[in-house]
Amino acid sequence: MSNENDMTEKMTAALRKAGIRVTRQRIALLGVLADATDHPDAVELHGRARAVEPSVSLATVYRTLSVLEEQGVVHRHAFEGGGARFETTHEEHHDHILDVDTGEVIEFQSDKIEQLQDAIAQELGYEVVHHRLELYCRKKT
Amino acid sequence: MSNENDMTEKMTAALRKAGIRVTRQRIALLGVLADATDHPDAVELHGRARAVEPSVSLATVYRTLSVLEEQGVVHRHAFEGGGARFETTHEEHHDHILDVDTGEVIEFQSDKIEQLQDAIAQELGYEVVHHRLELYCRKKT
DNA sequence: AATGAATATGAGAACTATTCACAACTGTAA
DNA sequence: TTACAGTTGTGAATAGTTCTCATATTCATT
Repeated sequence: MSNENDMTEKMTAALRKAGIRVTRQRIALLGVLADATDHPDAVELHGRARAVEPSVSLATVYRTLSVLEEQGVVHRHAFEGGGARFETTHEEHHDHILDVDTGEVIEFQSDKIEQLQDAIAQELGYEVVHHRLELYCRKKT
Repeated sequence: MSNENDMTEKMTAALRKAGIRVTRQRIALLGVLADATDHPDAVELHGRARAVEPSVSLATVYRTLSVLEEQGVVHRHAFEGGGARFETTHEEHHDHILDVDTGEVIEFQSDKIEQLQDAIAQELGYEVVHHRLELYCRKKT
């Protein structure tokens, strides 16, 4: 809980620093994001935020998520099927495994893969700005 | 040219075998797909197909692309920004580098990365059904 | 605490990419 | 050549997201 509060404060600070106003609606969304351990979409976040502060519209959820993304506080994912899903920028970079049967999202991290990606780009005269790696998987029987 | 014809014939055969009718519209689209060396979207393919056979609607382009995808003849990509983009299933599997400045798409292939992906999934009790790896890059100066 | 100006808001319209519904048409096997 | 199941174009419908705009709110300054 103090964890979530810290997170919220961090995000609030980020907003203020960027000269972006900290409104009731945004506070609600920040709290909801800080509490989330999954990868909810905008509608889901809207629902959760409204439970805290009823005067949050979906438009504001989208607008604020875009702002938070620009500030680097939130990541937007475009997994297959359905709309964008969000998570706070916590700890290190990671990629995702998606269980094609359950829809569950598992995070993983591989330095080796990252290095290989850089090497491949390098070889072709490019440098990686960002990447997307998603493994659509099925549980082994 | 005989290459494209072969490709078209191959695709036509695949359709016929699957009990799917080979119509004027589909022939046009298959030709356009076989000729494409880039990764066009549905609207672009519609434009190119209409140049060959004016009676092709966008709906049919989408419908046929879905059919071709099911038959494994075409791959659908969902790169960042904009809609789906397509390419014929040529030779081996590959992933993509996207030039963030020019929008250019470069294909690459890395067995090592594939193996690492499998290993990671394996370790977590999963097996990879399919994956998505996109490197958003900038040309080195 | 009050002020004011810039910024944010909710509601719903608009937009983009894609799929659907349906009546008319057409490939294909016999 | 026929018959019928699959396919078509059109336009409406859908999903996800962004935009418009009149009103409301934040917050630095007083």
